[in-house]
Amino acid sequence: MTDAERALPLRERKKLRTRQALADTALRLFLDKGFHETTLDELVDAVEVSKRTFFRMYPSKEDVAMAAELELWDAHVAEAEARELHGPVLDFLRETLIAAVTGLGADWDRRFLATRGLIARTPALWDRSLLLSVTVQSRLVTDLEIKLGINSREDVRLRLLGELSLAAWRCAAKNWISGRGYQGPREPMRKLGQWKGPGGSAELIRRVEEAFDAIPDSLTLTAG
Amino acid sequence: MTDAERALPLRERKKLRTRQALADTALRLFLDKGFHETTLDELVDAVEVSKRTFFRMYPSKEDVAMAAELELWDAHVAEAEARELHGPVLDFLRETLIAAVTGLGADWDRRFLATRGLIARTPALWDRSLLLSVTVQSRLVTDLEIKLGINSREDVRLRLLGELSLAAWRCAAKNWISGRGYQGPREPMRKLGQWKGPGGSAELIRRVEEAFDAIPDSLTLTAG
DNA sequence: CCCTTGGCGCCACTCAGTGGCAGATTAGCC
DNA sequence: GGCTAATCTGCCACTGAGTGGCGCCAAGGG
Repeated sequence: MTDAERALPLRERKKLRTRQALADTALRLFLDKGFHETTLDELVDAVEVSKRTFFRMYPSKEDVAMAAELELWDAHVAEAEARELHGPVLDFLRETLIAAVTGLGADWDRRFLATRGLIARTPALWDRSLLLSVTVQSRLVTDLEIKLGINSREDVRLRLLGELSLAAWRCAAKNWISGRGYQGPREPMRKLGQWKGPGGSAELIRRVEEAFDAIPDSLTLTAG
Repeated sequence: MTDAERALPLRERKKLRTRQALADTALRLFLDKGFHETTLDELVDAVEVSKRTFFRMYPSKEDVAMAAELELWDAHVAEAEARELHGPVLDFLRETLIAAVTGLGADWDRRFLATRGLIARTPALWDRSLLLSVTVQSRLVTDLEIKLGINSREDVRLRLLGELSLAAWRCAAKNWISGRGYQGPREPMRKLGQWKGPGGSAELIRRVEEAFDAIPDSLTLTAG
């Protein structure tokens, strides 16, 4: 990151720094006071930029809270573009997702955990998070459709597969958070300590594997 | 409907009528001028109620545009509660969904088609529609989990199944609309004529069956 | 050193959505 | 039918997110 930063022109570096500052401060404020209880004016005052600048960086108040999640999806897309596609497509999606999670640093999973906790207790953010993931996944599938020469009007299989892989991710993320018993921002740091380090994303990856493994059996699920 | 209406107290009947009037007028205005180009004040003026009353009927501007879609989900939930659960759960979800579509009248599929057309060219409505469907489906799955004694923390299969069935629905609805070549509100009535009657929802049901049928094969989809 | 270009701050504005209160309308009861 | 109490509605003022426009300042390039 520092290398990439140095290579960028001064103007871009400044932009990136305010972007970062906005995301960090937003997460801090939202965790501290709650999402709806924090106004954009407060955030913008704290970072000392104008509201106009904020909207040049992020399209909405919701999006700035989910910067960590956006990083994940960017990584996922990058991973999918880099890797070459052969074998079962579901495995491809699974592996590129795992690779994305693995590739992001230890600092990321701290921020991501905090973000997910905030999302879990803020319906408006949950909504936006869902929407973001669906949008990204749809883009991903569209790319794959082109590569495979599939037309979703005639063959919906890939579309379904994409949704399924996203569903697995959502189950995994949900169980990851609820398994941690994260309830709110006022949880003592003692518990936060447990989450830190590689354990956080290692556990997340375990949950993802678990969810993907459950896919074949889910189809045949039968009631009494 | 008329029977049920007559049974209701006067106050409730009036309430229902304004609800209906709001939904009808909203759809007409949105189709005519576009969603963002129509303000709530205009809608509220046209129906001759106050803005305050509007928000007592619908939680948001988006929701009033999707009254027909809400009817579908209500029917789906009712169908799932009425029917008893045995055999493959995926079939249960599939059959209750089909039954819901079938059960709603010919007037419904006219309104639903118009609604979907509007949604297709209005991102904000597409977002809300997705959110609505996910919410309903999540409620449905939670109920089923209780009936089956499944804990989604340990067993994510049902959760995955719910998402998969919803995905099939979304593919079906999408292809149904795009297959009709619906582009905007200015399409001549000649084309609208083709959609009318049982053919509209019959085609929709065909698309749904098609999508559900594609599920087993989607898992094994493999690239070159 | 100057000129161009791209951000940025500031201001005024729109519009969705909310809270509060006064007035009307209905339901239930005598 | 008349009275009271519970609802519902309309009106008004207000918050806060998001946008458009313009002047300005700082950065890149010669």
